[in-house]
Amino acid sequence: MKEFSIEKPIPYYEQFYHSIKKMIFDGTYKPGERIVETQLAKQFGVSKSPVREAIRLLEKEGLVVVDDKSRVMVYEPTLKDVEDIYYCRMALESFAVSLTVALASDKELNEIKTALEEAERAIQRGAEASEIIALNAKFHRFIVQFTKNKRLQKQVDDLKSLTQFYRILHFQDQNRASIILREHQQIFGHIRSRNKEKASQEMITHLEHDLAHITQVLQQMT
Amino acid sequence: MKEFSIEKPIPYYEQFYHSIKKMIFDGTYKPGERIVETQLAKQFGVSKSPVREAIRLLEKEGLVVVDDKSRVMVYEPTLKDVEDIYYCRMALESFAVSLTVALASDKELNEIKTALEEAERAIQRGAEASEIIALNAKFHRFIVQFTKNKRLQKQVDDLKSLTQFYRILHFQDQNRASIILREHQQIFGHIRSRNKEKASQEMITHLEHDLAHITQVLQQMT
DNA sequence: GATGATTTGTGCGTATGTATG
DNA sequence: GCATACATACGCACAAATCAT
Repeated sequence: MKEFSIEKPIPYYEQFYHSIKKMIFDGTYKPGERIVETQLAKQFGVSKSPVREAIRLLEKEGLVVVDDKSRVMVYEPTLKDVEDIYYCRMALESFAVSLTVALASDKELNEIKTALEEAERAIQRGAEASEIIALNAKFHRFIVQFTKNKRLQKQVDDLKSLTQFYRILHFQDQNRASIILREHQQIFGHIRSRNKEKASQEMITHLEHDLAHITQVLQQMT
Repeated sequence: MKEFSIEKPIPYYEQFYHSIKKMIFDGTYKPGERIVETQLAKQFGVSKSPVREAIRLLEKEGLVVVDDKSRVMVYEPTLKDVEDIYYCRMALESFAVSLTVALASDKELNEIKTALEEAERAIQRGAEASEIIALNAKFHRFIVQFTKNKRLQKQVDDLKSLTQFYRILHFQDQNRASIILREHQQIFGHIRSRNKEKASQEMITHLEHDLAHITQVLQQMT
């Protein structure tokens, strides 16, 4: 009997992978900004090897890009990239929702419902944007999760992370949260009545709106 | 005017990434087999750093997995994994084909047609399995390519590579090539008549058959 | 089993070459 | 042309796991 499990040390390169990713998400490193492995290594007080390996992971994930002179920069999607990513999400998440309609138990449907209700209350009491975003993400995540397809989950997660930085832009518009909630509720309605076609079509429509909104906001910025 | 462009040296880690990937695909390293970075470094006559970085790329791609003791092994998908991967492909490639129906020029449709005709001739003259496989891959690739969505292409390519090793299993069955060709022709028929729904449904059916066949062959092996 | 030898992965410091100003 | 900054790659040291005796 081992009462206490031995804590295995997590390799630096893995820790850095998460740290750098977090820094990209929270805006410490902004899209297009350069990442210098020498500086990171110094900053964390370690050698460059683990930093380089972490960067290779991020490179393959697409969150950083390496130019022809081996300089590393944070991924800055073009408008076309954002569109491409959203079209992939439409393909995967509309498929996911139709699978979930077929497979999800009543208990699981209730979890989705609860998330929607939480989101509704959060909006009503004027909660922080980050909290509402998290609850919205929960809705999407549940739907994919209930397909029981791990690969699908990974694909969707990776795609989302590529536009993660722009998430917050949604909420410059105050009504946006309510609109999103209403669309989520509509999708859920079709899931609960076990209507594959409508649920999956509604998911596509929802993502189209999301894309249109992001596109609009991005164009205003430039 | 620079008549001769300077060839920039490709970093070792990138070269190794491709080399190792090739070795996985051609069976030099088999699924589940261990990959030892020390040996690879010695074999190629370099230090371990670039080998490690190449492995990080492959790790993120999913072609190798790292266990809890940091040992690296070639990815060996379970039956459930193969199913999950194929369901993702159904989502992405059925979406792709409906986009291609909408977007592809007549010239592009002709390229698909040519690939199918080449495949037909290759089968008739009893060509090598590898050649027929390549032509089949061309068919699928064209369809995704003509969506002009680079991200979609990448997603599909990455998914395919995860079951790449099992490709060859198809052709233990002699009729298999003809069946695949017929299904491809059917899909193409719907593309040419610009019928989104049928084309995309036929693509799903085709991939379902492919999955069923691989599943069957894999079960016979064990 | 216990113990020493070997293999292997982790991480560091340094040298070298290349681009930048 | 020179100095600086940076990425690439190497060899070494250390630790953990594995194997042999």
